[in-house]
Amino acid sequence: MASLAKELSAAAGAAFEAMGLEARFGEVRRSDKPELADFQCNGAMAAAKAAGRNPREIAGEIAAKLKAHALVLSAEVAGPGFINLRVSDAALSARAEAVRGDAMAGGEKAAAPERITLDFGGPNVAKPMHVGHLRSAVIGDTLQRLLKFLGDTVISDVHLGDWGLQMGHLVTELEDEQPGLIYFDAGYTGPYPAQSPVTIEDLGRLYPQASIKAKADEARNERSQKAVAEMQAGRAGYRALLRHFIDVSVEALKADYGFLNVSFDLWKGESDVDHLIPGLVERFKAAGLAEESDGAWIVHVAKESDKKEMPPVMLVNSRGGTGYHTTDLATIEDRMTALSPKPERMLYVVDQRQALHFEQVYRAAGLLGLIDESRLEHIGFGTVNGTDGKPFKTREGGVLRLADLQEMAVAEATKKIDAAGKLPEDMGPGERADVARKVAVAALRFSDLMNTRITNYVFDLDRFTSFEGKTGPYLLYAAVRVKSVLRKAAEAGHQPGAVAVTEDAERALVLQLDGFGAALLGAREKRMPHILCEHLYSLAQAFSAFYGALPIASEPDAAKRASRLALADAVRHQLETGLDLLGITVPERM
RNA sequence: GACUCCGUAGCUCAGCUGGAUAGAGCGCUCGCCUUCUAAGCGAGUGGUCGCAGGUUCAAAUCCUGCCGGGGUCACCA
Repeated sequence: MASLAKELSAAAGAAFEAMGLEARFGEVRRSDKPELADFQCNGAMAAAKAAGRNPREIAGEIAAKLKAHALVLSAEVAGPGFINLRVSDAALSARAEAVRGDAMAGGEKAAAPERITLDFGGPNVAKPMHVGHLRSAVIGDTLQRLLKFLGDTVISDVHLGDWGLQMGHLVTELEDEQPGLIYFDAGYTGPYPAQSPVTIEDLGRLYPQASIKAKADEARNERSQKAVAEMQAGRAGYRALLRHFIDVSVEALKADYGFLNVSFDLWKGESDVDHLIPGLVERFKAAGLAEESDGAWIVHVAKESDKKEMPPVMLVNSRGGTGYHTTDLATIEDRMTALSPKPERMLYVVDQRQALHFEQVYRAAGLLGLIDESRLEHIGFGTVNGTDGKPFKTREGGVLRLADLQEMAVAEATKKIDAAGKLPEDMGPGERADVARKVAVAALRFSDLMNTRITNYVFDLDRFTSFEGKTGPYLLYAAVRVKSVLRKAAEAGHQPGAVAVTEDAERALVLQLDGFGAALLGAREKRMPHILCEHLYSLAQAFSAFYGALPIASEPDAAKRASRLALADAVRHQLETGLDLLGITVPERM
C-alpha cells in the first residue's frame, strides 16, 4: 500500500487529466492547516492560470471527483482554490497497519535506482582525523545508508589521501631517525618485513616534525619532493614503507569511523590509481586536450557560457609531478573500469570549498569521455564553526582531533546521564557506558545531519547532548520509551492487534507516519539528510503527544489497547528504521 | 574584482520548483506525575522574513539592484 498522500495525488492527478489538464497539478500533501484538513491540493490555481479558467470552478470539479474516492471522507474548496481533504478513520487505520508490517516501515523504493559510487571521508594517511572530517563522514555515511535502503546500488570509498608530499615527508623523516632500516637501502630488492617499523603514534610525530622543517628549509623540502618522485617511479623500499604507513593508518581510521558507525565498502586511496596516471596523461595529450603552459601540462575546461573565470586543470606540473586534479581523474577512470557493475553516477561528499576543484575535474573527465560530466555530483557541505562563527578550534587555538571530540561527547553524555539519574537501578556499568556511547553518537550525528548540508553550523556540545529539544538524545529517549511501553505490555500479556483510529492524537500520529516515504525520497533527491531528521523529530513529537494524551498499555478496553499498542509498534518500527539510516542505534533501556 | 553560499523570533535553525493567520528548538511565563520512562506533555510569550524596486489574483519563496557576512579563484592536497 502506497502512502495516503501518494494515493490521493494519483487520484487528484487522474481527475485533472480527465479535465484535459496536467496530472502534476494533482500533487497532494499534508495540510499545513490541521484544523481544516488532513491533506491539501493547491494545483487548481496553477492549473487555472495555465488553462485560463476560474480556479474555484476547477477546484470544485476536482473535489467532487475526489469525494467518491474510497480513502476520502470530505473534500472542500477553500479560499481562492485550495482543495482540503479529510481521510476516513478506516483509511488511517489501514495505513498504520501497513506501516507496522512493512519491511521499509512505510518508505518506498526510488522510482529509478542507480548504480552509484559514493566518495566521502577523504582522511589523510599519517595525519589524525580532526573535526573537519566529521561532516563528510556523517553525511556520506547517511547518504550511503539512505540510498542503499531506497534501492540504489552503492559502492562507498574512503578515498585516502595517501599520495603526495606528505608521504615524502614521512619517508625522509623516518630515514633521519632510523637510517639503518632496510627500506632505505636502494640496492636491496626484498622481501621486506611484514611488521611495520612505525606505529600510528610514530606517524603522528614524524609528519608534523618534517612539515615544520620543510617550511623553514627549502633543501629539506626538496628532499621530500625527491622522495615522492622516487616513490612514484617505483622505488621498492619506499613503496613498502608506504604500504606500512597506509596499513597502520587505516587501522586507526577504522577506530575513529567505527565510533561514529561509519563504514566503507572500499578503502582505496590515491596511491591505488597512480599506475593509471601515465596512460591518462597520454590520452589527454593524444586527444589534443592537453597543452603545455609555463612548463606544465594543463587542460582548458572553460566554456563559452561561463560567467566566471575557470582556471585550467593542472594535469602535470612544471616539475613533472601530478597533483590531486590528476589523481581524481585517474580515480574516475579506475572506478569506471575496475568496478562491477559499472557506476552510472559518482557522488563526492566533500567540503563546499572544493566546489571549483570538482567542477574542473568533472569537465575534464567529460572532455576525455571517462563519464558524462552530468553524472558527477559534488555534495558540498559547510564548515563546523565555533561560537565565534569561525571554523572550530580548541581552546588553545589548534585543530580539534576527532578522537578528542568523541571523548568530549562521551564525557558530556555521561555527565548529563548521571545528573539526571534516570537510568534503571539494576543497570550495570557496562550497559551504562554503552548507553553513554550511544547517546554521544546520536548527539554528534543528529546535530550534524539536522542542519542543512550546505550551510555552516555552530558546534555547541552542551546543546547537542541535551535531552531537551531537537536533539539526538531526545529522539533516543522517545524511541526507548516506545520500546519500554511495548515491553511492559508484552510482559503483562498484552499484544498489539487491529488498528482502529478514532482520537485526534491517533489521527495526527498516523498522518505523520504517512510522510516517511516522501521524506526519504526528498532526502535522496536533494542529497539532504536533514529532511529525514525533520520527519523523525516530528514523529517523535507526535508520539510523545499521543503518549501524553491517551493510555496505551494501561488502556482498560482490550480492543483499544491492542490498537494503540499496534500504533506504538508502528512508530517504533519507523523510528528505529529511520534512526538506523542516520547511523543512530537505539538502546533497549535508558 | 569575478563567481558562489548565506542574511527569517533574544539565540540556533527549518520553510525557498509562489499559495491560506511565516514554523521548530532553546530561553522566558503558567499548568500537568496515587496509570504505561515528567530526559515528557499542554498553553502562552516572541518576527518590518537584510534593504529597495519589479513580476503576479497571490512573494520569505521568482527577477533586478544595493547593503552586510562566509568561501573560492592553475603547479599544497
